[in-house]
Formats: sequence, structure tokens, C-alpha cells
Amino acid sequence: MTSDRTEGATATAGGRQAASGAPADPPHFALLNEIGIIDQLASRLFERLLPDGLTVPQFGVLNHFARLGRPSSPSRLARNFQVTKGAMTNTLHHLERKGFVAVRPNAEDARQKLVDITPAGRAARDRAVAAAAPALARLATAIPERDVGRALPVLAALRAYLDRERDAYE
Amino acid sequence: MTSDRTEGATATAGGRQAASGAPADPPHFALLNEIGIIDQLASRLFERLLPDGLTVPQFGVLNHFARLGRPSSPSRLARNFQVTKGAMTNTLHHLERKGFVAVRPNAEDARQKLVDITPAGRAARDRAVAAAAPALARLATAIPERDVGRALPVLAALRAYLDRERDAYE
DNA sequence: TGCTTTCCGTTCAACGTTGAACTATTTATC
DNA sequence: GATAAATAGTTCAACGTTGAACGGAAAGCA
Repeated sequence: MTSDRTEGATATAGGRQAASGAPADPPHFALLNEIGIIDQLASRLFERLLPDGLTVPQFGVLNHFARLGRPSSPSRLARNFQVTKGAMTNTLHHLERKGFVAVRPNAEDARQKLVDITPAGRAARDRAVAAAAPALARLATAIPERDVGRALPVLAALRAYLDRERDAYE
Repeated sequence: MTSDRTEGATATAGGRQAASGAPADPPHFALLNEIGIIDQLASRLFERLLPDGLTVPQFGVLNHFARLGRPSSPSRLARNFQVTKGAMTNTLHHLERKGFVAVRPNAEDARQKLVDITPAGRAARDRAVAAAAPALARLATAIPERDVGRALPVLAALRAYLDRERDAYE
């Protein structure tokens, strides 16, 4: 049992709902709504699959390093993930406690710290990818890659726009 | 200053990043990633515009009622918004404290409560819509409605899939 | 050189969310 | 009717996030 699909109701962006008689939300608003719900559903499902008590943001950092192949700094990571520095401090502390990431001072710039993934972190990341693979495969079956290819550019443009908009307001 | 757009890095789903040499995340994963970032950016921007100290979920509930036109119950709202009952209890308490929503017992079923928007709540919702209108208009300028129309069906299918998947695992 | 600005990382309070535990009420079933 | 199962709403601890405030360190500039 989930949303009131039977009554054709699933609230709209920021909220949802879709009663037949009521005025529909503007398309752009509806888009953001749909995105909000998907993020919530996908994150929760994904997190259940993750091993080692990994959370989505924690996995994100590990995955980032696995592909980056070199150390980074907390603030740089915060920028990459569009998150505040405080949030990244928090995530890194968790990863450090688990031994999945190593933090050391940066000799060249005492303001910074250098963060890198550890072998254990790499292993955890691989386990996570393996654990999520089946679910991702099922998803790929349900949503044709062609459709994903259609949506992705639009979302990329949307993100770029929001990014600019944010900069403008800070 | 925002994400490392200059280094072509914006972490991928659950995490991101897009260094040229590294293996790219699978398309479906990239899609979820993009969605996660957009949700975060859009929510934060939207929330800044909201009046009366309204949060995104609070606005969502008010907007829901404005379109629904009739009372609902906490658990029904929780289902509509794909949120746990506890979360909805929390949101409703905030709205009740602000006088934007009225809660009363349901005589026909003592387990339930009936929630409805108040005139003050309606006014707050209208103020919120008005406050967000300019930003939404700018967004509509940046992202053609045609593109939104292309992405929406894919996202709807994605949400429907995740919804089914969740039911299967609970 | 000395002062100001910018950047870095941390801490903290306030929120929203989940998931589990619990009580109360209603519905199903024998 | 009595018992079991399902539904409703609350509470609570644990997380992640924001936004603001700080103290430390490096650049920029006079």
C-alpha cells in the first residue's frame, strides 16, 4: 500500500495530488514535484541495499573517489556534491570512523585537508555497487535506456539553471 | 561559487563526478543522481521564497488542500506524499501551530482524524504561490515547456516503477 | 610590512525523514 | 460474542541537511 493511486491522487511538487477536477500545477512545478518524489523513493530503496551501514551520501563520496582516482579536500567535495561544508564534514567523519577514508593535513596549504579513499573504502564501494547491480538491472528493464537518454539532457539543463540561479542569490 | 563545473566534476547519483577518464556511471544511475541534485537545489531555492516560515513539505500540504477542496486524514496525506505517518504527524503539527490547518476527530471512525485547511492556510498558500511565481516564470523561460513535456512521462514511469518496487519489498 | 578579504574546516541549533515500538479502534474470522 | 488481524496516529532515537557563527591560514592590496 502506497500512495492513493486508486483515487488518482499523488500530491504535486513540494506537494502533490492530481484530483481530476482541480486545476493542475504548472508543468515546471509538476516536474519538480515528480523529481522530489523520485528522489525520496530511490534514495530509500537504494539505501536499503547498501552494505556496511553505508548511507547514500557516504556511498556517493566513496564512488566519487573510486572514479576520481586522487585525493580531494572537504570543501571541494562539498562543492562537487552541492552540499554545505558542514554536511560534508559530517559525512567524512562517518566514513573516517568506518576506515573507508583517510584524512591528512595539506602541507602546501594549512587551511586545507586532503581526503582519500582507503583500500577498505574501495572494497566497500565495490560491495555496494555489486549489491545495487540487480536492482539497477531491473530498473533498466522497466525504463528503456532510450527514454533515459531523452530525459537526461533536460534534467542537465534544469540543474545547470538552478545552479546559476543559486549563485545569483548568494 | 558552486560545484566544480570548471573541472568538469559534479558528482554522480548517490554521488557524482564526471572526470573525463573515469568510467561513467550507468545511465539509469546518472539519471537518479541528477534527480537528487535537482531536488536539493530546487527545494532550497523554493524554500527561501516561501512566506510565513513555510517549509516545502508544509507548503505541499497546503497546496494539496487548496486543490483537493475537502478534508483528509493524516495517514491518507502520508500516502499521498509518500512519507511515513510520523513525518506527516510532524508536518501537521507545525501547520496546526501556525493556524493553517484544523484537525478534528472523525466521529465515524475514532481511529482517524480529519484535517482540513483553514482560511488563514488558504491565504498563506496563495501568498506562497504568488511569491514563487516570478522564479517559476524565469524557470519556464530557461527550460522550454516542450522539454518539460518530454521529460515528464519518463519521470512518471520511473516513479511508478519505484513505487511498485517499494511495495514489493515491504 | 600590515590590514583586509577570501577561503577552509568545524561546531551547533533547528528541521524533516525514517523505522520501530506502542496504544487505540475497527474489521475479519471462527 | 470473542479473538486475531489490520488500520490510525503518536513518540522517539538516529541521520543528513541547512545556515550562521567561529578561529585559523593564505591572498590581495595599500
